Amino acid sequence: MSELKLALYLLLNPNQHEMFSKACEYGIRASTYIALQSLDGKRTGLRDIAKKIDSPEAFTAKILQQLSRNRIIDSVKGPSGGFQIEKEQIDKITLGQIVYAIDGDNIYVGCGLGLKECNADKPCPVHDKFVAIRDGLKEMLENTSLYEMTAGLEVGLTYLKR
Amino acid sequence: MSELKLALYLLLNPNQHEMFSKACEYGIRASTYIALQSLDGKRTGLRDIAKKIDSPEAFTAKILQQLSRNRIIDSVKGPSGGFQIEKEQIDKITLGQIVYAIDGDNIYVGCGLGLKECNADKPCPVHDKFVAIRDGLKEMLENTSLYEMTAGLEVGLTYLKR
DNA sequence: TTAATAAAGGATAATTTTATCCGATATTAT
DNA sequence: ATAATATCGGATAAAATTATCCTTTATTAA
Repeated sequence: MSELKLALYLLLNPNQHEMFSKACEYGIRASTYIALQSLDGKRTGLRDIAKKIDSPEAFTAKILQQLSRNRIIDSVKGPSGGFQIEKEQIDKITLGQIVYAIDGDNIYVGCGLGLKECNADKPCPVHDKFVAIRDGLKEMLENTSLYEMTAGLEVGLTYLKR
Repeated sequence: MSELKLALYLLLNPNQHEMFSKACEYGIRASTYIALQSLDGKRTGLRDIAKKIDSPEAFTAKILQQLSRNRIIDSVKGPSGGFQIEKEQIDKITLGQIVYAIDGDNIYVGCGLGLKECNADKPCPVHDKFVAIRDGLKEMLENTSLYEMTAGLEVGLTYLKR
């Protein structure tokens, strides 16, 4: 990499750190779309899902496997196979369960400053403030069901992609 | 990688996605330590900083450069050189400025589900809920000064590492 | 003015995350 | 049974992040 390029790179490209990992984002969007289809009695396949949520197909497949192993979605092999969620489950599955299946419990558990042993006894300087933010996030994730996610979508599917 | 290892790996190691990037965590911890020393009238060097916050030295150097270029900390070369923050600045510099200098504005701006064009007009299914969480985080970061970060530390420095 | 010191900066490596490819496996329909 | 279909799983590749090494530059003190 040339000097100019690197300089510009460092100057213009800070870390792209987001709230959730890409895997998790795709997982949530995919689950939401699958839920929407399931509410309509339809099973849907990988290709369709990836197209509808605008995600890379093979990578999405891995994430769906993970969700399937965690019993968040059901998978059926063979012709007319695909992914689905039992209708009765759709309002019981929360964003929290999906995030946990993919990103683990870091978002709940870890210290905001990356300290390994940060707790109420030996807190980092922002421990309490982070706990407050985290609790808010946790509460939101645990109280948002897939059903709720689909609610606004039924008008048109534009909002799961782009 | 053998089958067993991979299987166990996938099973046991979900993504390690945290709220901030490592770079950002080190940046906050380093700034806090530099602020503490500066309050005491002391300039402090890379080696000491990395030791005190338990971070990789060379990587920390890069982050300190970034903070220096963003005028969050001052750097002085040569013998008895090192890093420092003007005393009058310590209660003016916020966590938000540090996070912005390192991770950019993604934590404020990006969509929780990774959609490029998500806004109040065309919201993703969790847009409003994420905005609420984000606003909380933003407010916290913008209202927490480096001075506040150092406050609890003066008893003993244990809390910026481990 | 020289030697020592410490940050700056360039190049590169290691690790993690993201992404793709392809053969194996299971299921359905003919 | 067989062919077609679609997920599963292993291997690998690409990209981003994290980390290290080493040379250069600036500054201080002797």
